[in-house]
Amino acid sequence: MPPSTPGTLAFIAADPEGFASIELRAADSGAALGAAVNVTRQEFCAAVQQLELAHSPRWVMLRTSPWCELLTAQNVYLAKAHVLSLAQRILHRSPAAGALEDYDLERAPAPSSQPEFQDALFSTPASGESLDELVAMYAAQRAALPADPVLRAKLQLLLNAESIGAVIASEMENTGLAWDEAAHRALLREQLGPRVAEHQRPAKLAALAAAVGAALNTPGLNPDSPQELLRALHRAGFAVQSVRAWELEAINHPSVAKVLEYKKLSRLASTHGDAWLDQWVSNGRFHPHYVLGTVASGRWAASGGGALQLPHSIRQVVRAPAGSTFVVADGRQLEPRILAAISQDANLQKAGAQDDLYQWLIDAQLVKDRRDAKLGMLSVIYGGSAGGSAAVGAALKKNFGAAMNYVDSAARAGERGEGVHSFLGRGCPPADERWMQAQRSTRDEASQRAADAAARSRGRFTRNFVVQSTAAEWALIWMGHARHLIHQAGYSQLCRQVFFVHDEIVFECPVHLAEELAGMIRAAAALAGRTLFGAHTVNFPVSIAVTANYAEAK
DNA sequence: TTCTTCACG
DNA sequence: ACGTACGTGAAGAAT
Repeated sequence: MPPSTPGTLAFIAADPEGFASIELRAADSGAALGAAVNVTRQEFCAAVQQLELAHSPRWVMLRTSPWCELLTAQNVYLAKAHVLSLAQRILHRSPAAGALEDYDLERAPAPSSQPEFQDALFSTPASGESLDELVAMYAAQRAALPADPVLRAKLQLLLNAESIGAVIASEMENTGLAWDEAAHRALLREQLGPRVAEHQRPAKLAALAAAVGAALNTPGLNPDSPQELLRALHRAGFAVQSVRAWELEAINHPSVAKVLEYKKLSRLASTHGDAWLDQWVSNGRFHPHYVLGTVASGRWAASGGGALQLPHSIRQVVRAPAGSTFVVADGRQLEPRILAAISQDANLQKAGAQDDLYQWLIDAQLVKDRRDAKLGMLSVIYGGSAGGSAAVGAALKKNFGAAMNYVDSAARAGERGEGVHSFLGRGCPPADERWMQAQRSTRDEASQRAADAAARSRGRFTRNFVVQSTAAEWALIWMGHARHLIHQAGYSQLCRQVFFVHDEIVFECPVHLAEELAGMIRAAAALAGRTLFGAHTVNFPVSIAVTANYAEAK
């Protein structure tokens, strides 16, 4: 990500008469640099392109839509952005930021991303998106930034990273993820049988349902009904608490195996069946919709198509077109490294200097194997103490005292109803009214217990928040740096980011550029660590797989 | 509308 | 000393 220098701002607002109004302003004084330019939809991309080349301004917009999808389609690259709606949410919740007038973002409903509605949309001028309103909102946001130079720089970095993240999300939505629809249909035919009408059971699934009914002596059983299935299992002599797969897996019996087989196939049919393909895959590409600014920790969500829960079993149909390949990169052991950086725990930082943090824990004889290393770290970061993870966690707690104190004090703050924040200053949501009420009503033992449980629950949330939210910031900055390096190398059109899941990025590029791209991704990861934590940060290695088939990564 | 289950990190 | 694994979205059943 380029450093934020006082330069030029370019506001993009809706023009009620035509399409868009663009106005340049000086970033330091806020003074307008010439009159606003009104452009038609046809002129828009060329106008933005020309200003980008001449000034490389920070593009200020209420939200990326509808601007970025048009720009992406025309391959117009924006280096810097400030997305007001996202900045508003961050500033509103950040403990470092000053008071900010509540701006009613619902006044200007988000334009539909459905292409068929866009023409209708563009003929109706959007309200609440005038240049004046955007300029005022931007000024208010600047005024809300803290005076302290360190806090200010951090929050500014977060706003820039979040904004460029939104641009990347828009680019990914437009590009889509290469999806072999024919292979997917073939897989459905093989496992489910011929296609049937929606909400009907395909032949092989129906046969399996009947087999489950027969095995449990309950003809006509609907295995999709947890109640029916649980009763049938009990009658057949299986003393299970629920019908959850992990509980059934403990039982070694052919009847139960049939149930598990049904569950697996039923899931494929309902979540990634023919209807899913019809709705989400077009022209060989899966186009999910990424949602920023809703998850408290700053992680992204996706609505539609369940993009962030893509099962490993279906990834075999994610295939790069001929001549292209995927470069799949993920931040190795990201959360423990983040914890080492934010807690300044010397011992954990020593572990974090290694490319394989878990191996270091094994070599130091703190844990016996990788599974325990991972389990122990999760226990520390999530606040777990149940079962086996407690013992493993205890070994780590002894050796990483400063890291433990860091997450423990975050947990204590949460239990007291206080807020915590990420490294860059993203604040966690305040304790809600019901929670506060529960803390006060402790007259009898039962309500006291309930209040304590709620407090501990919130403590686990804030304990995790400080790590997860900072990890999300690292990932955002990693992506931003990668995009910038790719652009600098002149590969923006050739190497495209096509997928993102929390700590993993998938790029698609021509086969001959894969190694070079991998180098840029590694460099971006190292830069992200330094951007966040300075020159003496822990190591942030990434593991990279080059493959034309997503299922073969990892 | 809420609950249960299961997919992902 | 004690106690609790964190965060999401989607589908279908249950209410």
